[in-house]
Amino acid sequence: MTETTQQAPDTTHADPRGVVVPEKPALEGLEATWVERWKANDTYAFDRTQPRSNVYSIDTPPPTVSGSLHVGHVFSYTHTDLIARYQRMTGKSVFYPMGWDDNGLPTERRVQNYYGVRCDPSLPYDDDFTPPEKPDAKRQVPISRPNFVELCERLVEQDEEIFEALWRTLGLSVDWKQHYTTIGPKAQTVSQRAFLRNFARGEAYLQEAPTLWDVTFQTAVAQAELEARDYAGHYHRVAFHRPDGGVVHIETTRPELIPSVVALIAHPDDERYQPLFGSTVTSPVFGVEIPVVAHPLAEMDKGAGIAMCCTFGDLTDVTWWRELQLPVRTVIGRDGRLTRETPEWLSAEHAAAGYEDLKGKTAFSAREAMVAKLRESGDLDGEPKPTQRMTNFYEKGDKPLEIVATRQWYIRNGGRDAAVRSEMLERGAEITWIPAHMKHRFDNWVGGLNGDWLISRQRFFGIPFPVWYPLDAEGEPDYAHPLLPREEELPIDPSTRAPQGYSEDQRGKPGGFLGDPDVMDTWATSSLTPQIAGGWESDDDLWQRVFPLDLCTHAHDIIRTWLFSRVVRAHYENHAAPWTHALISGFIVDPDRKKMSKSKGNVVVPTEILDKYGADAVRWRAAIARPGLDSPFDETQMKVGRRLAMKVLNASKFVLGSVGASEPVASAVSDPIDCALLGRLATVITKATDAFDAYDYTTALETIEKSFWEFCDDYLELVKERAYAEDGGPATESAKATLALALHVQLRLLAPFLPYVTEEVWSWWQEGSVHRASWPAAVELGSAAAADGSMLEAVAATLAGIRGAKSQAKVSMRHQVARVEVTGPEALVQAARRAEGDLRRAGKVIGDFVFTATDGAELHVDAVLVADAE
RNA sequence: GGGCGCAUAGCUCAGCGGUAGAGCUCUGGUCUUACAAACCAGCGGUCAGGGGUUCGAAUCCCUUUGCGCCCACCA
Repeated sequence: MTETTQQAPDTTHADPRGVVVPEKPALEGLEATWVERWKANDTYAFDRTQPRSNVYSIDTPPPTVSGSLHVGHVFSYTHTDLIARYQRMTGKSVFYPMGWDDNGLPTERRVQNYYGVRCDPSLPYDDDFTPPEKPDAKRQVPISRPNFVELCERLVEQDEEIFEALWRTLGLSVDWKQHYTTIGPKAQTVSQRAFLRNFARGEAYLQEAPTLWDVTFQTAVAQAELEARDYAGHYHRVAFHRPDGGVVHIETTRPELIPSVVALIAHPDDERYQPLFGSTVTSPVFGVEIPVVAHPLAEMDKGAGIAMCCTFGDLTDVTWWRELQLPVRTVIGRDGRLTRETPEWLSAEHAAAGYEDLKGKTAFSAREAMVAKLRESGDLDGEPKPTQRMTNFYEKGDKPLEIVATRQWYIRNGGRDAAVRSEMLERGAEITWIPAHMKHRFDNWVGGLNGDWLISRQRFFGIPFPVWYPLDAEGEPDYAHPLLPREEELPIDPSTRAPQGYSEDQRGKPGGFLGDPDVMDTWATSSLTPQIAGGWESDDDLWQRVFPLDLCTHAHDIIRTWLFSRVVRAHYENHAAPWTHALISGFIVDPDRKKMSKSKGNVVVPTEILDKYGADAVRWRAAIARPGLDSPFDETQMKVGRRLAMKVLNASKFVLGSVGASEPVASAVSDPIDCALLGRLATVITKATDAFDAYDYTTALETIEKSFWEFCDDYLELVKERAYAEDGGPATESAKATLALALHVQLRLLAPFLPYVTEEVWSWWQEGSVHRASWPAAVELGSAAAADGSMLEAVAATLAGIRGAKSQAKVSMRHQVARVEVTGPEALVQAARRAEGDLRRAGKVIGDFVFTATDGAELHVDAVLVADAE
């Protein structure tokens, strides 16, 4: 991609008719050349004067710019582009924006590592802060939130340039003027506006409740961000003491939570524990009195059959706590450590002493300390038994999630409401899923929701909630009556702006106000990409022309996040599904069919394969991956795509050397085989068009490609002499017209897949961009479009027979043939006969060419070579 | 445990009711003046196993096995 192949005078021949064909066409440099020209000519500009009916609008996932793109992304974005280019050629004005997801935790993490800093919101802004020259991961410099946000913005800008360059090289026909970012002012306004409306309608609410909590990032996380992973632990069999001196054994993997036990729970039908229901036991080490109660969620055959309910060890604990109205005894804090102060229920002397050694310890160390204590008190029965179980992790975290009661913002998504849930399912059913079975993923996820969508995060680089809380006379916030801005004021940051009716000096004072300290999760913004890109509530003219969008494309892993969340937002805001079609890509897996991941070291870097094989080859490879199917990465396939691209250059050069700049004229086509070629091309056009209309780009490519190779291998060989004949008369004119027509059509058919070579060749003899040319129609081929293309098969079979004889005799294809006899069904033999002239020239047949109809089912070709005729 | 998908030539995949296909690999050959990073030709499969429906099944139904993905699973 470094050298360009501009048509230097010494390596090209300029046809007097205006055709400029390089002597030695090459793939290298095409990307650089055409990226620049497409940019300069605004080739992919969206025409916003077109009515909705003539617009094709696309929602693409804004990639996380602080992350890295892998080959799977490249393939999926290519799938979108194939459709975009096809639609553009059918005459649609294509709305194809690109966004960057630069908001949120991934950027914060990258900034921390890149600059060696961390955000400390308690620090004041330092206006001449410069980041350390050599970042030290172990000693990150604490900086203020505004300083931190500045660094985020700086780094994100660099990352976005790299991403844009990659997408341009890949040949995505994005209109870059429609670009947005998820942290930009447009996204802020849309996010805050939608949130305020959700709140006004009761769809968003603030609630204090047990929340899944990541102790590393110290933020709440949503159900959609969970990842269950194997996690090793030990079962500890622990004794609780009955008043009569007996013991009840429970089994737990988390003995460090014994200080937070609020009940022992067994199944109501469990005869072993029925006598205990209603009684109390005391906890080991601490001697806290604990009720024994019944609940149907307890499983008789799990562990000891009786469980300790802590606040909170898992989601079942939360259910028990809620349904049995148990008290909250929190010992794990937001930092994942046990509280440094002795909880009041452990204030008794004995209990407090027991807790002393656990104070401030991480869950892990507290567990060790607790086990030692249990051993000492004799309450540990036997040795801990190793076990392997699944535990929820934040997908970006590496410590198991804790459950902590916190105040968070939620949006109703059906997780707690059957009516809302069925509304969401109905929206999902309005969408055409490609492939259809991907709808199950959506239905499955919606059906399995266990709570509303938690959108607040206790982080820094994100869109703030446009909310303040009034402080009462004691300085306590009144969360039930938040103060809200007017929509015209958006975007606002409540940490720097005072609410209406207050002044900045009342911030944090009794009788004053408090800004909501949280930011929205990035999904709370990216769930609004149709609204952000489409000009919702800011550019109504645009919005009317693009919404609902026609297409969204992404891989199946984000159906539960991005896809579902956009359905939720569009349902509330626009009472519609956000798009009519969801085209779901599969994954690109490694050759062992394992998911590519950085930790496995099996990631293929997109820029490397683009450099090595060229964008057209990479796109070709992407296009043979059908929607929804995982596809193993295999470099040899990249070579096949490259070969096709090269073939387009060479075959085109050859064709144009014969036909020059003459415009294709269908009426000059007279020879039967020329008609047959065009007849076949007409069926290829129809088939490819039908396939594209059904979003089946792979079948479109297969059809077009097969026909193109046959065009090169058979048709070109057959007609080259006739086409190049100096005084061939109508036969030559027919061949030339056919070549020109076929090339003109095939370049356009291939253009969505191979935008670079097709554009390059187009530029040799046509005005404008092939990508703005019209998608081919059979009618362009004139009366020949109706011709029966099957004649070509008989002719090709005859040629193959002649070639086979030479191949078997191990002689050159130029070797002369003394006699050919073609036998078989009447129709096939006659078809071959009609191309006798071309077959003679292509096969170097100098003697008799005999055609005999027989009863045989297949065409049979007997060729006698000159040398062995004796 | 629930759901979804997949199983066809060594590999990657089409075909989805009418006598097994493509590309790659492999083998052999050819400098053929568009292309030797090319071209030509060839080898290669009882369509995972077992039942059933049908005149006929890779294709429809049932079932078994194996693989993959999503969800649930922290006592």
